[in-house]
Amino acid sequence: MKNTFLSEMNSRGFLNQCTDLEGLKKILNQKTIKAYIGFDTTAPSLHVGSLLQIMILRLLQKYGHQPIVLLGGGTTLIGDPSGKDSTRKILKEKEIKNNIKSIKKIFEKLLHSKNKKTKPIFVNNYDWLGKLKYIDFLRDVGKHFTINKMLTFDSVKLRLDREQSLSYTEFNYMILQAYDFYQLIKKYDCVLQLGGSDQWGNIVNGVDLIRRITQKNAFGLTTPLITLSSGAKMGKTEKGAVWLDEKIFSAYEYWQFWRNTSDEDVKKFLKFFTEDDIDNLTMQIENEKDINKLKILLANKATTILHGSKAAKDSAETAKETFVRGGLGKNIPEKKIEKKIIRQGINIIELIFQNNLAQSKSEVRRILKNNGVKINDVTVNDEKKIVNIEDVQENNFIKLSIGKKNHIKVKII
RNA sequence: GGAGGGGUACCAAAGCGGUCAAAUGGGGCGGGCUGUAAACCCGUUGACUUCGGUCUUCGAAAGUUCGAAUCUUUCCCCCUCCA
Repeated sequence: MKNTFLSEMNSRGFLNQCTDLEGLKKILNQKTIKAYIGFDTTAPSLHVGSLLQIMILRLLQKYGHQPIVLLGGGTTLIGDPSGKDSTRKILKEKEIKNNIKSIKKIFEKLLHSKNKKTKPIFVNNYDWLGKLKYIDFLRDVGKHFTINKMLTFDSVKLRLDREQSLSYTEFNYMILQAYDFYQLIKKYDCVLQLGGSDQWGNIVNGVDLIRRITQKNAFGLTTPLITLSSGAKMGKTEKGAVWLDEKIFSAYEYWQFWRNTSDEDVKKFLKFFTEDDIDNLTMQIENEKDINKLKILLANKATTILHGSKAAKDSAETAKETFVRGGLGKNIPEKKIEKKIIRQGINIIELIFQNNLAQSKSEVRRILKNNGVKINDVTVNDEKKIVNIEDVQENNFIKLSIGKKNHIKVKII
């Protein structure tokens, strides 16, 4: 059977629900289409939580379809009304603009733009949502929605069932998202919206709205929500979110994130986050007995996609050096310290705290007490330890370890 | 608008005059075991500290008291029922 966008979606485990799978298949067999996914713009970067969606955009490109990246500049403004500070809103618009700028850069890295036909189209829904007139909107769009139906959607139902309040603003979110889809089919003939399974309700609303207003057939497709075997949300590490922006989250850290995937998740992740031919990959997974090799494979491939093959190689080498040989690889995060300060000597607590390696000095003390700090691989548990010239290694650095996996090269300048 | 219930640390939830920086569980962090996994076990989990303590925190403010998360008053917010 010939591989198609949908067949590969299926074999990679991306398919969750579709509004009309047969209908979509038909269209995809006839022509290439445009499809969109919306992204949140609350932060200046995306994290791995969005990566699955991005992989799908890449897959669209692979099969000649054109992805539309919708940056929710408009919806983000109302998305989370819990922080309702009226003065903050103005600031926020600016912030969102900046966020959009830096998020775009990440997409430019991850999506191909050479081919005119598959090059991503970026849109900001603020462009149309910002112009909406309330009364007109209610008349033209609002009339297509019934409260009765809206109340049946999970996003609403769950909140109400749990007796958590749902503001009118939030309640409108799904209407706005439906309207987004309508705008995109009108402007770009975008007939497919993709999203995580939590978006199902919103997507269905869009499809319905389009049918009501234009009598056209649009499609919605959702991906499974990735949960870790531990049940936790994907994308968090001990240090917080796993960002896709190299400036906040280095390639080495990114590699480490994948390397630390738990056993149960590796196979799934390999299918999700690497792009080798799916049949080969499946075979490779089945034949490989050493699960750690699969983790390294995953780390290498995933890092290559985001940061390039050189960064992946370097990270792998650094990891090997650090964890297998117990040395210090070259991509180990580095902190600089002036020679002058080392000559005088600096207290271990200060050294760690000042370099933002802990939240507070109390935290440093705690870790020290629990034997979690090492200097040049020797455990230090004396709060009064002064780090000085004597700790400097021949290559002009000090190896500082906090916990088992957190190694830092303190470079003397 | 009326009646009732409630707001406690990252989350859930106990405490209801001193022994409360606040039980317990989850999460986080550190250690052990191991495979940079999971499970499990141990420790730890407000800040600052010259390790003696000091300072700030139980929705907000004011008060009662030698002493308040705990009692009183006012205010804000949330939930349920009625209108």
